[in-house]
Amino acid sequence: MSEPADFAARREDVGAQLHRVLRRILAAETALLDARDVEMWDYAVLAALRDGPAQKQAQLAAAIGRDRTRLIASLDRLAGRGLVERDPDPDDRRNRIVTLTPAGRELLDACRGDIRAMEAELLADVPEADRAAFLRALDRLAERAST
Amino acid sequence: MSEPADFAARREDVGAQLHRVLRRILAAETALLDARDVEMWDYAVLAALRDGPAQKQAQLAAAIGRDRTRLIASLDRLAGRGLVERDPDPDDRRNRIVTLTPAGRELLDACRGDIRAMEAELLADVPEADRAAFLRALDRLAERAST
DNA sequence: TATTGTTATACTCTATAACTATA
DNA sequence: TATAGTTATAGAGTATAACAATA
Repeated sequence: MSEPADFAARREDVGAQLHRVLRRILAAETALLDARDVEMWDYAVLAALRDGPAQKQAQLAAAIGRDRTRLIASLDRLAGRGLVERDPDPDDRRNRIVTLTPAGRELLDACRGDIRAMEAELLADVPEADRAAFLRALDRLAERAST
Repeated sequence: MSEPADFAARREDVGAQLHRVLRRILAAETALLDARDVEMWDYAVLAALRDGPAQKQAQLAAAIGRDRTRLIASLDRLAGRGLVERDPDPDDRRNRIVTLTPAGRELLDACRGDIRAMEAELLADVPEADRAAFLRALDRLAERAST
């Protein structure tokens, strides 16, 4: 059971715990990405483009929870390495459509593989009986947090 | 089941999801603390002192995962409001023992109540069958992340 | 010399607001 | 005028190194 009374009696805040866990994950992730010469936010951009091009940069920025002005440095780096392309939208030339290149997808998949392996190792600490429930709960919380 | 294969097929990285969830929690938490004129890190300091005084400031800083130099602004603020006390350790006068005052404990409990209520509301989105497992898993991950 | 608390400096990151080009 | 992308400026947050007191 997880009634309000039980929850209130927990030693630590959920926020504090999440903060600690996330910090560890980010540290491990940064190291992995560093080995492939990819910055954290650049990886986030690549990952956001995985399911298809972004019609606007502002849209892309919103998708990863960033300001559109801070997205630009990432796009400059990525475009400079041929990992993404920025093409003007013929229908409205103010917009630039951002697309993943084959090289970009290749690098993304490599990074993602590294990161998934690291996360799987981390989750191995969680008793197997709770693992699926944890991931389901996280899906729900993350979905709710994006709106 | 949550086998490696299933996990690798997840749409989003766990890190990205945690990042999104934590951002939402921190935003809500900041608003609650703001209403009581308490800064986030100051709250972390109060919470860390809940189970007893800290023998050294450096120790306290490590407990909340902060640099000892950045702890000082918090302690200055808190001591200025009479929420904590910094007393020189008689055995080693280099050290300063940090203690929660009654007023500090009162404010801490009030803030904590606000935050727990907010977190409980957030967790209400998670199907009840998964809630306890999620919290158990989080306990485990957080414990592992602190070492 | 080493350690604790503290202060000072430089650096990074972030937020805000301007600028351009299109519409 | 309004919007998308971009650039520039100022502010907050962070890391690093120095400093004084004590051991």
